[in-house]
Amino acid sequence: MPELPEVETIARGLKSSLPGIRIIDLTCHCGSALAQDAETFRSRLTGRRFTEVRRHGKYLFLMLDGGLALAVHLRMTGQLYLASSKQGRDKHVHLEFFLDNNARRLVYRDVRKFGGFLLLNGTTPREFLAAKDLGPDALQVRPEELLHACRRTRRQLKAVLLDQRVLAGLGNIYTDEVLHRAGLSPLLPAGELTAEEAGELAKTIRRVLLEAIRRKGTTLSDYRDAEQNRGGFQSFLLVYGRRGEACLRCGGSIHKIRVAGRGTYFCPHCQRAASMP
DNA sequence: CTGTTTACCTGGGGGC
DNA sequence: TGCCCCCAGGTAAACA
Repeated sequence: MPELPEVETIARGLKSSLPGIRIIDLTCHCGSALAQDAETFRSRLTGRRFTEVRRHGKYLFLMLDGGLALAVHLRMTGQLYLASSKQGRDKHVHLEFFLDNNARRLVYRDVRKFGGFLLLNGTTPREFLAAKDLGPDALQVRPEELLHACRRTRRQLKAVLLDQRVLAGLGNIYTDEVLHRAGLSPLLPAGELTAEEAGELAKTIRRVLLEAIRRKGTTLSDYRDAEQNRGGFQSFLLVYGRRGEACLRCGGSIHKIRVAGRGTYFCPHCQRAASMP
């Protein structure tokens, strides 16, 4: 799942323990988690010291001395966490960084193997993000940017919010939660959004993401933070996963449909789908 | 160029 | 218990 709140929670956990720590060695158990070959990784990273941890959207950047950085994306089931030296590894652990505090190691685990690491050598995170055409972080997006992106397309509103070039960080779960709280249907043609609605939408995005960060993210199954703890926001989901249940706002029934190729939960009664009356 | 579908990979759950 | 099918939080390549 990891969307912005989960990645931010991991980033905060790593920020509190990684900076200043040196990589003594690393082991790769699965080539597909690395954009470069394992030997390049090992030779470039061994002996380096972590300096800083950053996040933009769903990307993590582990900054190292010597002008190096690791761009990490967890995709669907990636986990990045600190493990004690005693803790064993299962078959889904693909990468282990052995650290010079010799009590812990940094572990990358990923059941579906969609995620992974890219070594940035001389490229800054900012340049990397620009090359990917990533939009502003969802916590920083301005109402005018949101309105402009909506006005220039014929897509449905949910497709726009999921588009990482428009804003970076929203995934399937938080998009449904945001749209419900904003009273807007995922099916609404994005071009019909009013300036006022775009303003409210930007505020709702920020409010939902900050609350989810406060709860340390949403754990439906795989997600764990940097200390391997579950999140708590799953108890506060209003629509996601609630097909057939009563809408907590109007008492209507939560529907599940497919929008932009994704399972989508919403309340047709209190989420506006058509032009304003 | 825009927008939609598919592929990537593994596991879990439901139906039989 | 087992087999088959469908579904899953993300992205980007392939396609129309």
